[in-house]
Amino acid sequence: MTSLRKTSSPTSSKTLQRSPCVVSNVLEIIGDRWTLLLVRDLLFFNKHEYKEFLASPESIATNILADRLKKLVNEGLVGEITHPENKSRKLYYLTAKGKDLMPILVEIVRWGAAYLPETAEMRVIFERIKSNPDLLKAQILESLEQWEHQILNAH
Amino acid sequence: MTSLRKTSSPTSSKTLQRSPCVVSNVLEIIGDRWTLLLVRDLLFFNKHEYKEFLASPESIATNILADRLKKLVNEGLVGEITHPENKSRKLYYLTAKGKDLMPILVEIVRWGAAYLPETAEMRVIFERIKSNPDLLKAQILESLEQWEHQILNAH
DNA sequence: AGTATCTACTTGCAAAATGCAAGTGGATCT
DNA sequence: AGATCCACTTGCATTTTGCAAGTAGATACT
Repeated sequence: MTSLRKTSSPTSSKTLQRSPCVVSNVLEIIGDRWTLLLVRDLLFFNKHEYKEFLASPESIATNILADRLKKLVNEGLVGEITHPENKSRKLYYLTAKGKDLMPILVEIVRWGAAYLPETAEMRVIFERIKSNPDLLKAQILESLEQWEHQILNAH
Repeated sequence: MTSLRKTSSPTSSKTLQRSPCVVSNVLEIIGDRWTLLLVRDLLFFNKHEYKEFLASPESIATNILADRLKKLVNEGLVGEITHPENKSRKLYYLTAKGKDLMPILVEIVRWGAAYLPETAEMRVIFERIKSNPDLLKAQILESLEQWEHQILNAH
């Protein structure tokens, strides 16, 4: 869509309606492997820093990571602040809009659990989804809010 | 991932585990704009033919469409038969595995309804999701099964 | 104070995926 | 038999991705 080189416009979610269909418009924002993997990291794995995203097993390239973070921030799904203990670091976190992607992620995990060979890494989340998905969602939100309380409020 | 030119391997869902994470592996299959738009067409808009997919407002290119249909069939999300009334036409339909993507699609629509400017086209589905999502799901499955009964069983 | 290191990027370039326009080949219609 | 419809395929230009290397600012180390 937008070139990697071009600085994306600062005005947020200008989402020019390409299609009359919501699904299509949503996919313009998150219908890309890397974007959703970042949301996964923010949501399920408590990652908040550039280097943490880089360390994910899918090994995203640095330019793609920078690009996707910028887009996520521009779309208002993610916020950023400088690390309270180190000016050269940044912290990224999900906004309400970003957190609300959780149901989508949960359904993705559920589908994967049903149809894909099992993977150890996600086993815990599988089980929690199977036994009580609403509880899992609540607990994830709770842990995100705790982080926010510690970091954002102090900021 | 695989080149467009190369004929994708006939052995279905060989899904080589690139990542230990389910989300990542699911996204290898459906984490692409066009693929999910085809699922949308099959699920929400009762489309079953190549030309119908081409007619969607996002105007997919013919080579991409052919490629994605092939992948969907290889992954076992979609099945195909020749049109009962015309050998040169084909009918595509969702398998159980494909239909089970519905919760993901529904959550995408729900998120879009909450955060994106409203679009007339999807209004009806919005409302049905809001008032009774499980009923909607049941009704969609029912209508797909009716189609299957008409077409597939007769085949 | 000066140098190394860490951190979040940017840049250049090759390879892959996408989009577009124009075929192709088989089935059907007239 | 010729035209038309249909599901693709092909060639090529453009865009996006992936990789490796660089850069600039902040911190840590001596």
